[in-house]
Amino acid sequence: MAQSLGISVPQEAPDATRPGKAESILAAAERTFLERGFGAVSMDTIAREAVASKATVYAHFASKEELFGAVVARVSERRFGAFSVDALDPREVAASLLTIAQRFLDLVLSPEAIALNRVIIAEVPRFPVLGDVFWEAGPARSRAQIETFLRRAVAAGTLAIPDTRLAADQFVALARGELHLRQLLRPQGALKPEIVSEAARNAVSMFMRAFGIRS
Amino acid sequence: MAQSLGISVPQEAPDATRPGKAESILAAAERTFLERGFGAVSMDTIAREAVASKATVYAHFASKEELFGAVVARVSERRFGAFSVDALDPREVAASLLTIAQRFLDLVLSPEAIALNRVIIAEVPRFPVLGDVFWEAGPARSRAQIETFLRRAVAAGTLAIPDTRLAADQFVALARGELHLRQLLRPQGALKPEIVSEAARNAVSMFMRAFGIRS
DNA sequence: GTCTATAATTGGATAGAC
DNA sequence: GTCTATCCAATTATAGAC
Repeated sequence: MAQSLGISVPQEAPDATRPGKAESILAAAERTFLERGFGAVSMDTIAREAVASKATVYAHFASKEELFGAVVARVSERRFGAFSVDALDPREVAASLLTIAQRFLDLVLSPEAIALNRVIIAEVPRFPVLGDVFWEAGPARSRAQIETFLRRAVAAGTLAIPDTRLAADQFVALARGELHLRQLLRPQGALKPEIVSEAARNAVSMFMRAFGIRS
Repeated sequence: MAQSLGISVPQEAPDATRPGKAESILAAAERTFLERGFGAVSMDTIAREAVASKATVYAHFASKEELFGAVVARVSERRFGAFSVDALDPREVAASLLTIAQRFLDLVLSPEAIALNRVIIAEVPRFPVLGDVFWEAGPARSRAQIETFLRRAVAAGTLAIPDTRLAADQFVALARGELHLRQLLRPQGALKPEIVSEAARNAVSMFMRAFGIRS
């Protein structure tokens, strides 16, 4: 579906041993779009940053919108594709949840993820497919990963959860807390690690109070 | 502080019995900015929508940025200024929390609030003061209101909460759940009331499980 | 204060040479 | 594929009349 709408990372040239223009155009577009947003970046700027002519940019991407879509798809995949909780032990449930929360927050609060969120939220009314691409790569994926872990913990007898899907959403919501929205609305650059760790601990603490097995 | 940066709602004319141009310009700017975003709206469009000339628009607002700031300040105050939980009974804690969650969600998930969030998130890197204006009128205010209620409930002996400020943040986070971010990333117009009610119930249910007094 | 008309700039996209 | 040069439309902002 995404491809039919022009949202795809274009093919490398057959001899893709070194970057090449297409790659440097994408890299320049990624930098500038994430930093300044779709509307504030011109194709002139991207061409200059990529050390290419505007005509070359248009030879690779039919329009500014298509280039933007390619950037969103690329960053979404690269940034969120690796989130996994497979290696964690459901018997050490509190420690594992803390690791999950910490990893999740490091991911979604990273300056790159915040910038990506920002440009998508800004442009999704005009380009709805961007929201779908990101949602599947990001929130839907991490929710699924976390739900899988919760199921394993229930099976291991370390958590008592009636609805694991709902609980996964709640865990994510607690972890985000106010920090995520705050970074979107009042960006402070990178947050202090202590702040993030405390948010992770608070989320796990409340989650365990609600769903932990009392012994 | 906001005023020193040009973010303020301009004075009405002394005889402010009927709208006047300034008001119709603000109204037109509000409609178009919230609908299409800062970058996609031109001063021509605003002037046309306000049935005024562009020169008149500039007679009231020195720049497009200033007009945008005035719109954000105005909508933030108007939309979030009325959120209050004073009338709720802390002895009927579950019912009161459900009312709070429902009101809160009706507010933050309303199409206007989502649109406001969207334009602020998009432009806050260029106009940081917008985030401050909104944060104080919106999230900070509702958090304070909710924390006040939680304190009253603790005093009434219906909730056991070690840190009411943290708990207020957690309550808000649980209420938002995935719905708020989802509306920002994959707007679906207005949500079905049943979906919102269920989110409110789920938030209260988990909150009570963590902080309710067991009897 | 309000208007018409226009200045000055910028931005998306393309033609044609190599 | 890549470049230079350019077209054309849109945009912010202002000058000058009333």
